[in-house]
Amino acid sequence: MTVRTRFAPSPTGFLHIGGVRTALFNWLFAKRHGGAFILRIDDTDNIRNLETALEPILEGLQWLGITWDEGPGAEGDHGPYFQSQRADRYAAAAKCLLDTGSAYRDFATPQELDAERKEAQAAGRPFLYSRRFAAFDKETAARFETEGRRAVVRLKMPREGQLVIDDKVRGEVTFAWEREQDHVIQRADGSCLYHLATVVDDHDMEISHVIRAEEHLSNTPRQAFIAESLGYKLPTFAHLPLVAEPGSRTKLSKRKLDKYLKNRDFAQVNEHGMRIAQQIGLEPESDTFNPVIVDFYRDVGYLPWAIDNYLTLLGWSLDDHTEFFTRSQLIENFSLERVNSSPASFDPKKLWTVQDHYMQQLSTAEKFELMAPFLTKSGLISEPISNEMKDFVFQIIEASGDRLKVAGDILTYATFFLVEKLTLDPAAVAKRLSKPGTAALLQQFIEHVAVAEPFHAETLEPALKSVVETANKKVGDLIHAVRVAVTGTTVGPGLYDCLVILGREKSLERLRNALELCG
RNA sequence: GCCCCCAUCGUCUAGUGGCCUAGGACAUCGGAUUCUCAGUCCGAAAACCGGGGUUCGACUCCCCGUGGGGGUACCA
Repeated sequence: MTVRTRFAPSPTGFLHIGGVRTALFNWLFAKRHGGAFILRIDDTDNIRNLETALEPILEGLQWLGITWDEGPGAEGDHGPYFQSQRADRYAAAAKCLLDTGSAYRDFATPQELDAERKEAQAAGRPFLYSRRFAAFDKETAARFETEGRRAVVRLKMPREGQLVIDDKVRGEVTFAWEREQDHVIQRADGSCLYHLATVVDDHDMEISHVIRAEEHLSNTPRQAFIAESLGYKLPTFAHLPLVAEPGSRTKLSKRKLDKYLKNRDFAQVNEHGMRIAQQIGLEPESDTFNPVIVDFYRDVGYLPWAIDNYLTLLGWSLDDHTEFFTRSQLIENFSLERVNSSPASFDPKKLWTVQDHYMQQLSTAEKFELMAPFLTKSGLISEPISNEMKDFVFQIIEASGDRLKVAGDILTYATFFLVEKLTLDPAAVAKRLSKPGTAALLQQFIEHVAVAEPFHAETLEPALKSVVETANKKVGDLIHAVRVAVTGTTVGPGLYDCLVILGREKSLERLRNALELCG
């Protein structure tokens, strides 16, 4: 049997991190078995602007390398891949269910249903619809209609026996039919509901394995009932553990950002991203730009594979020590058997470490490719990028080393090299330049800088040390002052690297300017 | 309320009855290195939810409890 899996997002305008994990596992499983991964769009809801809502999801998946064999832009033999274009299929299925007695037209009003539900609850027994307003024949239907009632189509669920599902993650799961509701599959206006649509689509698209989040486990019986009533063969099910909030077991949601921001690690990653976004002129709004949404990572300059690799570890493991995988290693080793069954909370700090790991493996040239767009977007350099500028940025990247965690970090370390007029951080000035005697030290160092030959770390370091020694001061007294003078801040690459990259003229100019700020 | 699922360090996890004095990673805290930051190295602290069984022997199997989560819509 050919393996066919699917991911069926609804176009909400965001690609959620939990959704990506589901998509990834489906993709991995399909690739592992030489099968196909299908992307289907769950747009049964009224979507105001499908294109706008869909684009971030498609782009996000592509960016992550989760490519689909069939779906939007990759027409296969099982289309259309938009649920909104498949309404006739669902209607036909509903009719079939009606014709075979697996469903019935129901004329109860929502209020009547609600009353029954409440009554059952008050009596402490499980709710089961009385089918009081069910119309199993034309006469009854006509009578209800003359009363002005409108009908929905409900499933006529079995009321005895049980269903056993062989879930690939959880093993056997048993449900009693008498606890299942007569769910609505078609609204009074004729439109069909999710559960019907999913079952029909999975069948039409020949989905062999339904791999989805645990939140759908309880929905499985009604879907199984629909499938069996329609004469479909049941797909294999695998219910993945939920991706939970940082430090909790509750399902991760993009609606509860305020809460997550109270988590220190989450807040830190968020703030870091916000800073970069602002520097490249994005005006991030926290409900669309935050660590729960994939765009956040892309815009800030994370590596897609770092996200994939991290997300894979959320609910799956190879063994007791392997954490980093290449794409092909992962595909080779992935299996549903090793998927965990308990919820996994999303840890942005661990993602950060995975990102760091992959970033440090890149060559300077590769880093440049990723980082140059940030420099141009922020206006620090202009296009086309000259060869001189490219060399210059190469030097900055090398000097910055593993301080660059994400591509956007280049802005933190390159800015002071690239601006004409340096802005000094007042706090840094207060801390490092205000100390009495600093001006004198700087002045002496300036004299060395002016003549150091060649203008290298090997000449600058002894020069600085000799100034300090002569004045009977500590290295730190001068080195920190020089750093603030030439970079405007207290953090950055090695100081001698900074001076050399900046060049003699600029260094001297900045050192002289700083003299005036000394206490 | 009812149904279903889950339960190992704060977090992700390894563990499929003896290899467990419970292993790894992130985070945390020390210490070393360095001009800052980042890093690196070394070290520390940190867990089997509780109670009953089964067994010569339970983190591992069974039952009950407790806790957490999901579902229960003319949402997906």
